[in-house]
Amino acid sequence: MVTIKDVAREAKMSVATVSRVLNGSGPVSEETNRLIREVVGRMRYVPHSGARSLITSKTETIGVLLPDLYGEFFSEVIRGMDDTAQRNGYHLLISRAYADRHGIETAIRAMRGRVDGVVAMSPDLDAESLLNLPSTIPIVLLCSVSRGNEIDSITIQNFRGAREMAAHLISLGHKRIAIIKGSVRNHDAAERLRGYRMALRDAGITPDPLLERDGDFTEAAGYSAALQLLALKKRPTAIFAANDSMAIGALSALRESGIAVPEEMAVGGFDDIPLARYMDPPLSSVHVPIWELGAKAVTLLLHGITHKNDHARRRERVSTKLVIRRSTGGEPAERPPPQTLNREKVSV
Amino acid sequence: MVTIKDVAREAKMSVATVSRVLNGSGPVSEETNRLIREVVGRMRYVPHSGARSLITSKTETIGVLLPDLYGEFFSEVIRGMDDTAQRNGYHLLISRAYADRHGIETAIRAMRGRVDGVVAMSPDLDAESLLNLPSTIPIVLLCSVSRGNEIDSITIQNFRGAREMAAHLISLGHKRIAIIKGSVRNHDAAERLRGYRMALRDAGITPDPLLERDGDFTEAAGYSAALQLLALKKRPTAIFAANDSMAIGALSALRESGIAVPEEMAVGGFDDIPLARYMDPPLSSVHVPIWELGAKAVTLLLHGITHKNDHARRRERVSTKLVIRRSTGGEPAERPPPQTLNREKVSV
DNA sequence: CTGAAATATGTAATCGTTTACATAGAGGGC
DNA sequence: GCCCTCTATGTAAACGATTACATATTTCAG
Repeated sequence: MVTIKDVAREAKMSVATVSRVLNGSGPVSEETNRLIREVVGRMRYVPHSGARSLITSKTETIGVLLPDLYGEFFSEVIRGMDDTAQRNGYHLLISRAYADRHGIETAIRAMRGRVDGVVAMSPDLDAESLLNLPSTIPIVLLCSVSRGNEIDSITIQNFRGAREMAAHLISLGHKRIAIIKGSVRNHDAAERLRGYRMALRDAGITPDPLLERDGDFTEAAGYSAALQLLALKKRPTAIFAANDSMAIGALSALRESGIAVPEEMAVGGFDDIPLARYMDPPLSSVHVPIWELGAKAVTLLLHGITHKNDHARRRERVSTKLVIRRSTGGEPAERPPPQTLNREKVSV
Repeated sequence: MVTIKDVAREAKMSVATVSRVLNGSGPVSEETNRLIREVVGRMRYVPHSGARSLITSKTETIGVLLPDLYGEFFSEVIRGMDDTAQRNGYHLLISRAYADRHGIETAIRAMRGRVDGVVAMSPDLDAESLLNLPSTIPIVLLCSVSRGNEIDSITIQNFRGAREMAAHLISLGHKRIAIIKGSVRNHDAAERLRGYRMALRDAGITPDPLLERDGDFTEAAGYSAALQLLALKKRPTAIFAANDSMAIGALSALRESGIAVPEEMAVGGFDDIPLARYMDPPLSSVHVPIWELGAKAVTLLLHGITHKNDHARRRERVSTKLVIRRSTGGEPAERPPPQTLNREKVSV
């Protein structure tokens, strides 16, 4: 591999001069500039970023710690991060880790010397214990908050979104509204449940434990939870699934059971994944701006990096938006439009 | 930040000894071993991997270059890579890049000194020109091949899978079978088209250009292509979409047009994303083992890294499997089972 | 014409590790 | 008692860049 020394030797200059040309630091004559660039091009020299970051103590890389994530959420949040990172000259070092405290700590150690900061997604509820991480590098928590204010965080407006969806169902006249919950110990899931309950109370309805079914965010969970709800003596008239995947599973179960949606059972989801509008019937959902979630996390982190982690901590929140389609019987705001999305999708 | 020197000073030993304890290289007395580990723990010392990789010239990181990818494919291929990488003590440096030659070259340079090898996904057809990359580090091409044998590659059995799906439709008695094509210049798309045509020829059917509609792998494209097909004077009786997203868009269009699936129109997809079985009717598709795709790419790359890029090049291929569900009218092999998938999905 | 300032370049220390080589003491075979 | 081998440790040279400081040359005000 050709190093800066090789270039210097070939150009009959010192390494310092070569470095100055390449970084535009310090003064260089026009002639030297040309000469060195020519040699660099000819020899195909590329600076060794590892060596560079050792002396500058900047890696221009940000670490991303994620739990096991599936589908659209994963790809979109990473897209948001990568777009923002690249725009600022940063790379992404991605690692999946157990969402618990130990897993995250281990992963963060393993990243020492490789990254300038870390975005950690740890929806697990005891992410709170992260607050006393022995870390001097900036950290941003995604989809969870830490007790105290020691760590920057960015979350989804789960509470508000869920409350709106439940309120929407109530406004359509539903009294018995079931919820298919998300994973236990998951922060988003807990907040969505809270929003659902709050909406019921707002309307003077007492939450019925029988109508709160367990789920784990998978289609299969939505499918079986819906069957259980149908088996109840006093069936609900509406189902709010804590995410779209479960809502889709539920739709499938209702279809097989010959239940008409939304006439006999209204169904609402959360996330508004692209597929939601292509369901039968098109699925009402709570839109989550996932790209922004990733983008903001990186922006927040870069801020921390710039200020050497010596900045006022922030807690941001991306806002959700209720999207009404046919599955709740609301007025369809949109139909699958033949609009040409400009996503050049590759395979999938 | 505490360095190895600090540890050495505190333990009243030389840095060499500390290094030896930490790496288990060279002999150390049991007593020294204990002492140093105690100090390391107490001072919370973590080796600086940047510095380490400078001298060892191993970064234990592999670079991943991806085009804009969406949904399940993206998350699953990365999961396959990360699982395999972690099992071998490697990290993933992920970057999205334009799929063309220039974009990939730039991205690869930017990774010099950060990674030991690169997995590049470049489904764009002129990935072929990559073959003379000025690179000395190992590279594995994902979902594309380079002319000549200079680069390892791993691809999907697109041709075989598409041919099987088309043959399946033919076996059900269909004569006029349309295809909704994938993105132009996309390698997977081209191969799937080739497989479709081959199956028709095998059955003595002449491919009809009118039945080959453009698409770009999005739901919206599938939706509008289906509408166009319905508007033909001589409608097809079956549609083969080059991926599931387009098949789902097509299903949606057919539903709105009051066309019964599969009675009036059979529909088949490609990829077999998890949602396929939850569609109405459940979607027949060609299953692609995406996780394996990522896993094998990394395995291949690690092989190249171990052998310092001085190994026989390989072209591997992951095999597809036809999955028949109701949308083609075939015998449903499975129904949405309440099986508890052990994917702890987080939010989505 | 002189000396200060500006410009262009080189020298060498430094970042935090690993590791080849050197050193020193202990053990043991003869 | 000698020499060889082991074991345990230290010294210092890398790795490939950046950069403070030194030096040499040019420019130019007074």
